[in-house]
Amino acid sequence: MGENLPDLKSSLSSGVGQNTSAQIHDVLVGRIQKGEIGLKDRLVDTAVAAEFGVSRMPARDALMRLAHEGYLEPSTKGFILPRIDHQEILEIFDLRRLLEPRAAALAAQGLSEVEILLLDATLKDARFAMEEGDQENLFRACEIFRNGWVNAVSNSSLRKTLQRYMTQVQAVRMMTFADPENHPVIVEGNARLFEAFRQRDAVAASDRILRFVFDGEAAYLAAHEEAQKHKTPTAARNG
Amino acid sequence: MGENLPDLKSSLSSGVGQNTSAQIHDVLVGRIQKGEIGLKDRLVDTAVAAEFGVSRMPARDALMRLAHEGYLEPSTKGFILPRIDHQEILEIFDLRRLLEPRAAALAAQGLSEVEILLLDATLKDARFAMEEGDQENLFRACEIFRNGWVNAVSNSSLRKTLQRYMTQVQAVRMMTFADPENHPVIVEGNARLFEAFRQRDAVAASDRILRFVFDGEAAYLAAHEEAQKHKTPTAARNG
DNA sequence: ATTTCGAAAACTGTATACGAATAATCACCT
DNA sequence: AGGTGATTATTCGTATACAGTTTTCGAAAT
Repeated sequence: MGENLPDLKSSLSSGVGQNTSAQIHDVLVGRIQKGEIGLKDRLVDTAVAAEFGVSRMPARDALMRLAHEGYLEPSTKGFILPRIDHQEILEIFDLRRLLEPRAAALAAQGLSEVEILLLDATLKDARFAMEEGDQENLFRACEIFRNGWVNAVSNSSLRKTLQRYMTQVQAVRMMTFADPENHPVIVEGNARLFEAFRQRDAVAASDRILRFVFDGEAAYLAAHEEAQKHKTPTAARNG
Repeated sequence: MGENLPDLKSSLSSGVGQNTSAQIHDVLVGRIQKGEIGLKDRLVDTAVAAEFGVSRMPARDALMRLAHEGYLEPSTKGFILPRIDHQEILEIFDLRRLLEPRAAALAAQGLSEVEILLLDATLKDARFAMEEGDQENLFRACEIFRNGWVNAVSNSSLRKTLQRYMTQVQAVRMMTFADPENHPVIVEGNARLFEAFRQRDAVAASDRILRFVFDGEAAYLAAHEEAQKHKTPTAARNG
């Protein structure tokens, strides 16, 4: 059939069995997580509907659902990415310190053998991407690694909570990934976490993810400091 | 105009300034929380729309939003109350133990003087309702109390996370509230928590909410055991 | 009496349309 | 030239309509 259409139905063709709203929702989630939606973009139901070749209603449903899930924020004119400020990022690190140690402990007990092998492979991908200086693939590999163990968390409520602010985590990660100096810290942190998973050591997994979150916060703060230093001269003129 | 209509617009007249979807949503939340929706009831958008005298769309929006918030569950025929899985309830108690101690600590530091006074008044309401045997008002007072301190949690990400599974918490609460024997435990638990808030004692608040969650879990497990005991004989004939 | 097949009813998802509210633009006045 | 008011355009909420799907009820046949 018409696989050569721009991306009207082709984007939706992947989600067979779902209704249009859900398919649009999933496509938009993917775009948000991939960073394809700019901070200035305004998602309007009519525009989304036109892009996917459907009426306003499915687009509207998808956007409202995304807003309710925290992926988007309703504004007076269309939906926009929720504003993540410095304070909120620190709050999320706080939340991660509360949740992720337990989550990693559960994952250490819940990961199947094949999942362990997949994590191992993903970790090798990450290491390879780092050595190649391939930042995008490193980012992707880390994302897959994280999704891999989070999906093995047996407490589904906890798992869903982790997944919910994953997008904010991604945003912060993008900042820290920008500095290649952080890459070894990230890869080694994941490697140590993986070792704990492989040995089924829930305690070690708990400790190491906590350490990993602290390291991530330190890296973020350093990046933030650096960004502030560069921004201050231009921002100084405005009282 | 037609203020004498059955309860089409009269139910909605309370929520001035909101759109119809939000008003219907709020009314239905109230009904669910009051237990006016039976486990066998199926909420269909056309019926809801007819009752409120509006078209399907606002009703549909409200129902979908309720479903997404966890108040309802979509089924093949209308929306129904979500069946609360025993496993999931235990998971949520786990999550609460992770999050609420920190949240209570932050609330102890963040509550304003007037908010403290409001909590005090609410606690008195709860105590009065308990003495009167007024289960509905006791339930409401406890809900207001909890909302009161949760709203004072300075970490907004943590606060939103707590609010997100508040509905499941409510469902479990409804089970434990059903046994009047639990009422003193609940009220005293809140009172101890309030004392910590009033004294700005973050450590005590942390400890007491943790104790409170454990007590709640114990009460739930007892109620669950009791329910199972009664259900087993009738279920025995099948399978 | 039970089962099976079919028709009618109900429900969901989507399309289209219309009115109201709000933001943006432009013209006009000072 | 800058501010102010009016007009236009965009967007949202809601209404109505239609098609596809599922369910339920009833009738007929075994």
